[in-house]
Amino acid sequence: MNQRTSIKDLPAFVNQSVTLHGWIRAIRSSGKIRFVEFRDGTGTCQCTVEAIHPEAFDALEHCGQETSLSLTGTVREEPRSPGGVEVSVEKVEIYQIAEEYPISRKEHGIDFLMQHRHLWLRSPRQEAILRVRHRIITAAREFFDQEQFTLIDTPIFQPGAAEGAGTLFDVDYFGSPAYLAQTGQLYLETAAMALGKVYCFGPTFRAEKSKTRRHLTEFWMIEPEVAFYELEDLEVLSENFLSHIVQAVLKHNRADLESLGRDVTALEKIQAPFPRVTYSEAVELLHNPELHAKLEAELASEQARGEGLKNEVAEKEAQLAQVSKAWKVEKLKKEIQELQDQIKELERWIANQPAHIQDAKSFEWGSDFGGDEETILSRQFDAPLIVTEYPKEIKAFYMKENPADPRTVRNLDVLAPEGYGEIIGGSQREDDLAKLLARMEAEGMDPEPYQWYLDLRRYGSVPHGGFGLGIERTVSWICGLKHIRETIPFPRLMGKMMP
RNA sequence: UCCAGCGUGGCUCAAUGGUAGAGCGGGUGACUGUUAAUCACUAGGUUGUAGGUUCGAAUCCUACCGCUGGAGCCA
Repeated sequence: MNQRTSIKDLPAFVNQSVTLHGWIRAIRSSGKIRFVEFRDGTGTCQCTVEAIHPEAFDALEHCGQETSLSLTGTVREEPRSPGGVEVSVEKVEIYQIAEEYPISRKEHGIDFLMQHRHLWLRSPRQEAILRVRHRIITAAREFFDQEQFTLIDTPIFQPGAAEGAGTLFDVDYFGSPAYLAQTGQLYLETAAMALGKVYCFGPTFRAEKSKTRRHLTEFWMIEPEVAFYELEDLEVLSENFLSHIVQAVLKHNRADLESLGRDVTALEKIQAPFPRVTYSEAVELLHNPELHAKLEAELASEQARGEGLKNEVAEKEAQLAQVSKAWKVEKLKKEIQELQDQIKELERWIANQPAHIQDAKSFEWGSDFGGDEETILSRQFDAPLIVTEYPKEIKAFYMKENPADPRTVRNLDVLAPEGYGEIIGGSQREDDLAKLLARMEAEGMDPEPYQWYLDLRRYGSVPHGGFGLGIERTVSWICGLKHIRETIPFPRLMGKMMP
C-alpha cells in the first residue's frame, strides 16, 4: 500500500518527504525545470521537477493535462508558488498519460461543457460547488439528527399523484401504471404518526415542461414531518433549519464560497428569526405606495449602476489599445462582451420594471405569486422571507383550512433572498376527515386510492405538518449561481440527459 | 409550446457576396522560476443538414436539425 498525503495537508509537512497521488491540471517547462500544477481532489499545489532528477524530469516529457501520476518529493515553503508551499519532486510514477484533454483553461460554451459534464466536474469551480452541496446535505441531516428526527425512506415508485397529475413521470410497473415520486410527503405523514418527528431525503421527479434556470426534472428534496406541529412550529423549524445550514457552510466552506465569488456578507445575515408575512399582508405590501416609491428608487439606482457598467466598458476598451498579446485581447473582448450582456440584462430589467410595479399595484388577492412578485417581495428583506396562509384555491388538497379565515390554508413558503425564489414549501395538514374528503371532492379527486392516507384521520388524527426543501435551489442560492444546472453532478433538464 | 439569437479546425472566435484566418489546445525544437510562461516552426476545415438565388455563398432566401437566452408552465 502506498503512503499518501493530501494536498490540503501539505503545510504540516514542510521539510518532509511526501507522496501525492493525483492529476496534472497544467504543466509548464522552462528548459531544465518543469512546473506541474497538481490536483488531488483536496486542493492544488505547484510541484517542480528539475533536470537534476533526470528520470523524473524525462518521465514528464509528454505528459499533458489530466495525466494521472504520483509524485514523491520534499515539501518546501516557497513564496513564488501560488499556494505558498511547493513540492520538489524526486520521483514520478505515472498511472496513465492522458490523451489530449478537451477542456482547456480557456473559456468554453455551456453546451460543450454540459456534454463533457463528466470531465467538467474536475474544474475548480465545479469542485467548490460540489463541496458546498455536500456540506448543505450533511448540515441538513445533522440538524434533524440533533433535533431527534428519525430518517424515513419513502418510496420512489408510487401508485398515484400527491399533486398535479400532469407533471408525473409514468413508468410501466409490471404492466400496471406507476409514477416516479414527486414528494415523499403522504408516506412521511404516516411515519410521523408512528415516530413523531421524521424526515425523508431523496430524489423527486417532475415532468414539467419548464425550461428555466430554476428547474430540474430530477432533484433532491429533504422533507421533515412532525406530529402535533402547527403552522407556527413549522415557521420556527424552517428558520432554524436554514440558519443551521448557512452557518455550517460559512464555517466549513468559506474558501469555496469565496472562490465562487459569493458575497459572503449577505450569507452572514442569515440568522433566525426570519421576517414573516401572511399572503394577505404580502398582497397589501404589493399595493403599498411606499413599496412603489422604493421600487422607483431602485429603478434609479439600477440605472446609475448601468452607467457605471458602461464606464467599465469604456475603460476596458481603452486598455485594449495597450495590450498586444492576442489571447489577452480576446480575454478583454470577452470581458467587454460580458459587461455588455450585463448591461443588456439590466436594461431589460429596467424596461420591465414599470410593468412589474404596475403588476404589483394591480395584483389581485387570490392569484398565485409569479416569479416577479416573489422577487419584489423577497428583495425587501435581507433574510429569507416566510410567507404564510395562501388562498385555498391555489394550494394542494391536503393543506389545513385556516380556522381564522377559511378562504386560506395554514401553509408556508420560504423565499430565498436576492431573488432566488421559493426554496421551501410546506403546510400544516388537514387532520379532519370530513374536511379532507370535501376538499378532495371539490378538486375532483377519487378518494379510493387514498384510503390508506385517509386512515390517518380515522385512527388518532392529530395536528401535524411539514415542509420540503429543494436541495438544488438551496445550493444555487448559497453559492450565488446563475443557473441550477451546476448545483447537481449530473443535471436532468427538460428534454436533456447527457451524459 | 411561443419569441429572439446562434451554428466556421479539438475549443473560443474572426472573415457580411470575391483566395476560409487568429488565439488556445496538439506536434517538433529552444530556455532553471513559471503563474493561461515565452519564442520559433508545424499539422489540423465538404463553414450543422438539404434545397434555392448568383458568374461566384460561411455570408442572401426556404425548410429541417441542434444549441443558448427569455416567456409560458411550475409544491
